[in-house]
Amino acid sequence: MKEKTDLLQGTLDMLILKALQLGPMHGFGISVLIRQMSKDVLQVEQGSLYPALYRLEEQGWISSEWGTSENNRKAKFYKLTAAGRKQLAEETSNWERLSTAINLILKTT
Amino acid sequence: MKEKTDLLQGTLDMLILKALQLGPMHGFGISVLIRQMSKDVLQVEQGSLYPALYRLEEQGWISSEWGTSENNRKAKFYKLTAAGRKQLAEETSNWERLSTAINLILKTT
DNA sequence: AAAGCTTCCCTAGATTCTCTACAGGGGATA
DNA sequence: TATCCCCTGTAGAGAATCTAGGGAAGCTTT
Repeated sequence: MKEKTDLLQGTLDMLILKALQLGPMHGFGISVLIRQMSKDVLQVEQGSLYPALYRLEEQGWISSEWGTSENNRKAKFYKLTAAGRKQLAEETSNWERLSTAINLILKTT
Repeated sequence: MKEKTDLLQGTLDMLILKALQLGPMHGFGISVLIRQMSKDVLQVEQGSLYPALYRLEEQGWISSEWGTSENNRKAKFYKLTAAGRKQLAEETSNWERLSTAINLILKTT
């Protein structure tokens, strides 16, 4: 028996970028926000989140700096770069394209 | 530089099952049909298709028999089993759930 | 009848992505 | 001091798809 994933593969980067579009945020906050915005449907595991953040920063789509969280903990705050905003737009439009195509097929009788 | 995939990961099985819901069909025909139904947006590569068909048959969701294609070639025809119809319903509803959640997030301002 | 194109099936290996399962620091609370 | 929670991170596994092959057999062209 196999478990099902908590996400649709390939959408994590887009979701993170989208969360950061709402404002700078630390990693842990991003995962909470994604869960809340999706009404508990989407759950980003920590083992997915942090490597993804690293990847996104490597690509230059987000930048980070250490700060202090609302709960007075050390936290790394991320924000979108200009390239990140562009990337978000691109990934969003690609998502629209693909999900529309899938729905087209699912609705065929 | 990385290529983008031709599909959203995790949706191939569902698309194949959906295609077979329209009637029995051979593998090659399934890939052509998926491309057509999606208006050339989704492209199933052969190296993805045949292993997927094997997987689906292993799971008991489809069954196959050799026959002759419209073009007089030897071809393996697949059709949905009862379990396959159930699986299709399940995967479809999971897709709805996840894609709805993603769209919810993308529309947040 | 030879050569080449098309249809159809299949496999191996690489890659990419996410998950599970860890580990650890440090503030808050009792 | 003990314990809980917040927050960051890493290693290794597993699943899914892609690239890049190979091969058989019918049809078409020459």
